[in-house]
Amino acid sequence: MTSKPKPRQTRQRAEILSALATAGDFRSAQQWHDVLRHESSTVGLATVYRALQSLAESGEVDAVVTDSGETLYRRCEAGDEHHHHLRCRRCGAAEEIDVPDFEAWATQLAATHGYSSIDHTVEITGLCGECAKATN
Amino acid sequence: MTSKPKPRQTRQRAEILSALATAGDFRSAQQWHDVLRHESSTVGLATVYRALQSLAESGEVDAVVTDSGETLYRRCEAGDEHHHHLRCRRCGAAEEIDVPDFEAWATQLAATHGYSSIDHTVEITGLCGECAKATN
DNA sequence: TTGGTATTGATAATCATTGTCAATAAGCGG
DNA sequence: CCGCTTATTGACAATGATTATCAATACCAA
Repeated sequence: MTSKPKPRQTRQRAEILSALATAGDFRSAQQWHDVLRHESSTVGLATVYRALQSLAESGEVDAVVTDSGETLYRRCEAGDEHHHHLRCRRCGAAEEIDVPDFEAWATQLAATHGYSSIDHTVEITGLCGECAKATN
Repeated sequence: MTSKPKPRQTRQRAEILSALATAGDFRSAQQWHDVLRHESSTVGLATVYRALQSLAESGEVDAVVTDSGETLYRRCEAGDEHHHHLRCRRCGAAEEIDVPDFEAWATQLAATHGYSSIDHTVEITGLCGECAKATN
């Protein structure tokens, strides 16, 4: 295996993890950086990007890419179990959802097409109750 | 309805549509622009971006956003029926697939969470036969 | 404590995409 | 067929998110 060494435990990483733990919604790296700054942290923007990126790789946080290409991060609630999201495209609220049998189905389907090493993305977006009203 | 006026029929749009019709795989706006240039077309890059964007909005072409935030376009094979893709993350090959009952399921699930105006993204990626070998 | 090495952070660099705006061309009315 | 109004075009600047640079700094194993 070519697993990465091991991240060092630094003040900034701790602060970032802490911020992630406090708010449970999806936010961009820049937004998390703002949050930290408001909490009088001095973490650099680049560091936030790097930390979120590495946390996402190791599966410690969820990452989704919006239609406009922005990457949003949020703490991962379900242990290390794979899951998906139902997200409000207006306010950003998100709920983790369960997609029964999707994994198995996807793997099998892919196999019939000769594909392997399957990965997938299932994102469901809509308007939450609040925003549906506001949009009227 | 606030439907857009109606796109004018221009030489550049025709050329772009033509290129789309020739190759059936997913390519970025820049790549399509290159294709056109090689065919001695003089279309501008911005024009390609605009055309693909508008075609995607009207559902005449498929658009997917990669993990790195790039938007890829390709001609839409299935009439105006909604569909999904199985894509090779290495060579970009893609096949349209069918996700039985997913639509209905998604809509219902969303409703139970108070969400409306549901939209969704289902992308399955893997390694196609060719690339699986090459990666060994 | 100390040295080797990750990590940090300010800033410059990338890169896809969008905005600008004068020049051009669709397509309608006559 | 002929203007005319207005969408479209294209060269280029501008944006905005993300990544690279690189010297200074902080982990942490010995």
